[in-house]
Amino acid sequence: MTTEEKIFNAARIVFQRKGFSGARMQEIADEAAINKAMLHYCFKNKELLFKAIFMNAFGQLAPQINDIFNSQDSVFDKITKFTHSYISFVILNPYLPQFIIQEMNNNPEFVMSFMKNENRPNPAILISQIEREIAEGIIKPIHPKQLLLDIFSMTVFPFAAQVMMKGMIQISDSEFNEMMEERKTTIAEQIINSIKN
Amino acid sequence: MTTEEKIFNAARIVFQRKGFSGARMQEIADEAAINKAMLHYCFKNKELLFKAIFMNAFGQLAPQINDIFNSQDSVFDKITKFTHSYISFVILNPYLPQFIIQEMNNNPEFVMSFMKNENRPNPAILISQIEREIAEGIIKPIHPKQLLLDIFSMTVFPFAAQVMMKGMIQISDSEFNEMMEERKTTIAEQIINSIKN
DNA sequence: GTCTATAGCCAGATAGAC
DNA sequence: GTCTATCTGGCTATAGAC
Repeated sequence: MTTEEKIFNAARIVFQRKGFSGARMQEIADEAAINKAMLHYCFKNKELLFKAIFMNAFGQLAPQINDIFNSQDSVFDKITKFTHSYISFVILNPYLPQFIIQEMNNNPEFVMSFMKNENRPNPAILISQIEREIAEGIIKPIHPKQLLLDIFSMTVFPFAAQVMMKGMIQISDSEFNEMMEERKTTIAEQIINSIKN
Repeated sequence: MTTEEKIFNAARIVFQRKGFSGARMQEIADEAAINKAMLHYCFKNKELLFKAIFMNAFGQLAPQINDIFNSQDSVFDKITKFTHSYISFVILNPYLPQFIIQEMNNNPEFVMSFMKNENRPNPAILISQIEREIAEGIIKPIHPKQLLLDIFSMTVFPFAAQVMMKGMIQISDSEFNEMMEERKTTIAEQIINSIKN
């Protein structure tokens, strides 16, 4: 593993746990078992290091989502594929959702400044498709954007709020993971059942 | 409005937008149109000011939730009441959910250190009740904790991730509020339909 | 490329006048 | 109680040896 990779991995861990303003360059250096000066040698400054981490995180998620949203599948198939592949992915990167949500809340201009359009999940095609399938009588007359909110809520929230929810419903890390495995299939069934004609 | 109240309101705005580590005492002072030294005169230091804000935020939400969870209502009624009253409340305090989730993620020990047990939402009674109603055949055989996750996901997520979701599905603040008004009733119906026998 | 040492700045906190 | 001015510590960033 190169030094740059060691720094990158360490930075991901620290940024995802503490956020941009809570992260300390020293903590990242310690995590990478490397000197603090190397961070600046490799990534110039904190903002650029953060940018690299954030874009990498977002760049892993967005294309997956767009691939599913823009495929030739039916809406029902898209819902099934989305919940399954999203949960499979974030179960391996559990801090990713909260990290992205948090930084977009805390510093929208900063984050937007380096978010490219092609890297943004774009549900426009899926929304038209939902309207079409409603017109065709396949789907009940619901608001497409509410449906999108439902899908994201059910899949993303448990990860985004996992510390709070683990505390509230009293579950361990392994129980949490089991529950998420179960959700891979149940969420889609539930949502599809509630909208199919 | 007393000076202390002015500080408190300003601090709430800044902390909820930037989080503990992103917030600056100077920014809070500016927001309160007051001198920075007054913050320390009134609240001693940043941590104590934050603690006051966080406990107030949490203290407004938790009792409401517990009242509903521990009432004599049926599970279906509790779901209806919860979604309605939660959304009504956070629509007026839209940064609250993300604030609480974020700080619990970034600094669990710090937050836990001043969270009292009585102020924590406790779904234990509701969980037993769900199990009972499943045994009685009122509710389908589902996992009670999954049901709780569903309820919280559907109600809380749109607020917690509102900056991201507003950007993604392209809606304005007022459209967002309209959608949340709609969700007050639709979420409960949807969830109840998916679990009733 | 990797380190030590340090510069420079910024934010939290305080002293002290009024 | 409210302000101005200032101290102090910590954090980002750099200079410079090896």
